[in-house]
Amino acid sequence: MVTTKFSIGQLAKKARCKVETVHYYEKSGIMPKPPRTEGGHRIYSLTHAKRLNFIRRSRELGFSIEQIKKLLTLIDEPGHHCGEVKAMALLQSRDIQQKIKDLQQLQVGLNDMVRNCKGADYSVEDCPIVEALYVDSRDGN
Amino acid sequence: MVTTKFSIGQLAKKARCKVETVHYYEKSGIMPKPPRTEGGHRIYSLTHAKRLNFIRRSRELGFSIEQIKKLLTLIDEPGHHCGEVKAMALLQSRDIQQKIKDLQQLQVGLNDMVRNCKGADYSVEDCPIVEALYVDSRDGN
DNA sequence: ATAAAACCTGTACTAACTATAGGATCAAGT
DNA sequence: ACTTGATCCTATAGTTAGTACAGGTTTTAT
Repeated sequence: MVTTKFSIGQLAKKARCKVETVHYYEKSGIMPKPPRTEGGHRIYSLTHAKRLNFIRRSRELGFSIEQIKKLLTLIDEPGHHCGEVKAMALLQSRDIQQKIKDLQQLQVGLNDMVRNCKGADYSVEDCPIVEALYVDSRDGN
Repeated sequence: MVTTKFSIGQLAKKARCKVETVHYYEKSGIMPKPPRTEGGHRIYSLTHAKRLNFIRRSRELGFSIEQIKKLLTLIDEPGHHCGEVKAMALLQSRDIQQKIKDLQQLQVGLNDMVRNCKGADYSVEDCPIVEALYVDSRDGN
């Protein structure tokens, strides 16, 4: 049986992140403190690689470090159920849906402004975009 | 003629932000240093209120402080053209469009995971969401 | 053996605020 | 005029998820 070992640099490369990021995850408590060489260098194994993959993929999907911490607890501790994980994923999905909506609202606002602007050589004083920015969208002042 | 004066608290309230935020904008250089009372309290006028409105509205629309700094330069300095403002607004719009796309991608990923999960009382070890998170989306490992 | 590459720790930086501490000033009521 | 409570002042630290050093040690390759 081959127990593959990695240096932190190799591990980071596999996960497409930086060495400092792995340090950061260790400090954050989502990556365990691995064994060390005589000289103090970290030694990682496949378990670590899998865990780092999990973290990176979760980050890509927009989970925060704190959320990942919870997800990993669900995984690490025995007796947890799939439903708990699903619930977190659903919350996350809703959260992202809301962000999308918010951004689409921004888009509408910006595009309206841009549409009304002739651009060209008008002075900034007469720019409808600048006008629009001075006005508070929520009240009549 | 009535030259209305505000305390920083009143100004902040009008713009629906906190006093500390106004301090921060002053330090950032996008709000000017206003005159002070004998005792050192800041005194604002309508011009400041308008400028703060501009900043808050721009922030709502996703402009960064640096971008707002540029916008305000275009306004403050004479001789600038509407087209420059329009160009920035367009860039910003494209940026937001990209963010929306990215988030929609996340949504797809998350929803796929959630759909495959029966939830309920399955152990976490058999959870397809957890499985999916362990796998790197970009390679065949 | 030597030199280059990778690693170590610790600190500081990023963005856009928010929060706190400890003290000064202001406005209103008596 | 005096007191009190609200507001204000400055300065500093914390937030998120890393990134970027500096200065030194260890490992690896020649």
